[in-house]
Amino acid sequence: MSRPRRAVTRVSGKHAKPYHHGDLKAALIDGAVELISERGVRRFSLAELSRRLGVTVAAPYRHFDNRDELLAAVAVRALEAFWEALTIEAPETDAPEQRLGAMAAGYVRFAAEQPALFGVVFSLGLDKKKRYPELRDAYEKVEGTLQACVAEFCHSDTEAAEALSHAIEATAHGYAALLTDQPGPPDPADIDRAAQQAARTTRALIEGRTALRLSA
Amino acid sequence: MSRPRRAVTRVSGKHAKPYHHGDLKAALIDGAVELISERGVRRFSLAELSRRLGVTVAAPYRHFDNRDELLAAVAVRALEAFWEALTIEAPETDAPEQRLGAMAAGYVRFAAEQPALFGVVFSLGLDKKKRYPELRDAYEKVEGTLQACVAEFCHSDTEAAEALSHAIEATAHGYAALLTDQPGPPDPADIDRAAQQAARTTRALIEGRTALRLSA
DNA sequence: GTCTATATCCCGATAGAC
DNA sequence: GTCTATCGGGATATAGAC
Repeated sequence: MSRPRRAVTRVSGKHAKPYHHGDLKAALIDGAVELISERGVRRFSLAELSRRLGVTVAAPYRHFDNRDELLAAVAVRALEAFWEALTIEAPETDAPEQRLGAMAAGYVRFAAEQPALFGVVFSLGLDKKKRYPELRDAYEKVEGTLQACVAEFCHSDTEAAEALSHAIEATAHGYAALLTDQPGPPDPADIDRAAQQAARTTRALIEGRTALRLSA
Repeated sequence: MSRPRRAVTRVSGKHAKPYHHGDLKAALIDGAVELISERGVRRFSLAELSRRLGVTVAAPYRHFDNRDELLAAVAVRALEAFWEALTIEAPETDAPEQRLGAMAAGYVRFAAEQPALFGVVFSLGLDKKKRYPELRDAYEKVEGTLQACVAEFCHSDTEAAEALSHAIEATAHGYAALLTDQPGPPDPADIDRAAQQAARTTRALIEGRTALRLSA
């Protein structure tokens, strides 16, 4: 199956000299997002991506040192979409408890609806986030949004705020990861249930937050 | 912890034509555990494993249909160790709240100390757990232990028990996954902190469990 | 039934030509 | 910047020795 496929994308009328791509770097990122969404991070390959874009397997290496560098670029884009998913359902007019619940739900929903992008972010390891400033910044923006919302609770006690923030993050991540570990497209009903549970669990965490203290 | 070790394989002095491996299937599982612990699931390869065991790349296929089938067998073993890690620090003499906290801590600790084995269990997808009965049983044993402990709380309300059980599982999983997503060996101090936080978060969840109700 | 030998195909990465 | 050519490695399938 799948022949060499030289279908070339460049239709430019001229003498069809398909040297040089318009903007291969951007095309690689776009194509990677698409391909990863189809196959998942694990079965994404540079070779297949190159084939689709009509360039040879060596071409991408002019723009990215290796496969992981490209994935890091995809992760940055994924984190931007992730941040939107977190905040889109949490209008600032709502109370902090409501917003935090909505963020947890958005967290789970994004993971379930875009499992491939979610996987790119969290299967690369945070080390890369330290290696690539853009990636680290994008991630810290997400955590910062959560922390800022939590801070509205614990004005004085920053230590408690941090613990609660991490607890909420871990909880949302747990629901999300357990959901996306399942292969195949998740049932929309399962997504809704998990998202709602994440929101409720977040509120339960807020209720019982005194138990988070070091003394416990 | 248990070194079954297949030793041998072919020390027989004779004319060194060691046809037949003593017990290749067992050796494959043992070797896979070891190799995965060294390299992680992602970079584990049947070829390398075969090389180490002194057999050709085709030999494993006599015992496992493919790479994933072998990984499933490894996952069963991993889940047994996982279950022990959960229960070892949660003696039945303790109160349920204490035990649940200890289980959450054990969950995180196992993930951090045996990231490769943890990864085998949770990077395969639960679908396999439905495909392979042994795997499903081993997983349900883990969840069952958690649920039984939660049930001591909510005698009457099984629905609330299920929600709380899932919430605790998700929380522990979240702390564990966020920790293991980091490449490299985690700092022991980080492990302790995460395990303690997981235990405290579990107790916070128990405290605020009324918010888990559907009405919320 | 168990393993060797072999062969195909795909992938990541690099060197050097244009 | 891209292509051609190529290397090393891994997954998998099959034929045949024992």
